Amino acid sequence: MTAPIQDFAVEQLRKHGYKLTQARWAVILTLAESPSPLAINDLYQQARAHAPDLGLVTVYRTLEILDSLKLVRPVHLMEDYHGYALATPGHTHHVVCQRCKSVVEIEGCDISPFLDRVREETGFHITGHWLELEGICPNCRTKDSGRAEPA
Amino acid sequence: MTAPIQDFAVEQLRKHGYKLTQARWAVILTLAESPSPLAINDLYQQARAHAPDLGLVTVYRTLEILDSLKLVRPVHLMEDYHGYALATPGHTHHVVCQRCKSVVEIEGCDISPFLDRVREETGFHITGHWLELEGICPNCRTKDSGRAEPA
DNA sequence: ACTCTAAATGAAAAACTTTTTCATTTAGAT
DNA sequence: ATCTAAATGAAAAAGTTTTTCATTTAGAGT
Ligand SMILES: [Mn+2]
Ligand SMILES: [Mn+2]
Ligand SMILES: [Zn+2]
Ligand SMILES: [Zn+2]
Repeated sequence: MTAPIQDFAVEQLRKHGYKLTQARWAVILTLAESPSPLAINDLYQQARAHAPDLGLVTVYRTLEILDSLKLVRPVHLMEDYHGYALATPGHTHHVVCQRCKSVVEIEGCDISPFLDRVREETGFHITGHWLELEGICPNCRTKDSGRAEPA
Repeated sequence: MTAPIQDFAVEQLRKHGYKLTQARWAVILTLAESPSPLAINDLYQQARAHAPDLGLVTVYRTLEILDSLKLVRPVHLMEDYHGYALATPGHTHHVVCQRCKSVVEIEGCDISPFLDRVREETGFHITGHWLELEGICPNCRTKDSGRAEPA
């Protein structure tokens, strides 16, 4: 069994000399518990369940730190949906369910044939990419059992 | 020789019953002329060269229409860079130069081996993706000849 | 070319989001 | 238990986006 993702985030936070405060724990836990990426305001609302007098500013500040440590990643989709999801460090991607917005992290990727083609056609030296996948999760697919709204 | 991209945008605009106004033309031309994706405010500033009393609201409204017609596409990169680039319709991607921010549109893509793997591992039915590439353009690569700032 | 009218515009205000400032609180080292 | 730098929340400021509305304009009809 793998350690829960929130433990890793907490460990990294400490390792970089940040204090583990109530507010930060509430934000991390909320992200870890969320099946789907959260927009800042939703994250704020939900995190207040864990830390009732949390301030919105602190959510911004915490996200900034988590982002700088690569513990969280912004998720953009074609629609206006735009949120943050906890992520393990290194190169990963996310698939988001169109219907229920649940998100799954994908480790690694191989799109080199495509990258090679781009390199040839454009002459660009490719240094990085950003890839988001959209689909229907198994749950939503089997029947109408998926939630219509992100949890 | 292929028709300039702004002509296509204008044609589509008309085809959908929108008027071709000075303001819209200024916005489209500015996007077409720009070597790099433009954030709303930059687009506004630059477009005023073509239509001096253009209002910022109109830029928002025009972008909304262009977006609904898929004539423009938002470009997100890992950095905070975030702008709009004119795009031909259909499935395309963009490579943006890290250094000078110039953008090139890529038609088509084949990342199916990766998509197959994701399908197997997650059980998601993949319906779409969003992919941005980042790199160094030939110009910036050859020497220090590239501009440091987006033009 | 002139007229007409629905569509589009820009200015201003309102609504919303993000950042800054600062007095108070807290984590965690000693 | 004490201490202190780091972190917090409230409030204000700055920035962004949307709404409203009186005026202008594109372009169809004549
Ligand atoms: Mn990848
Ligand atoms: Mn593609
Ligand atoms: Zn689902
Ligand atoms: Zn370049």
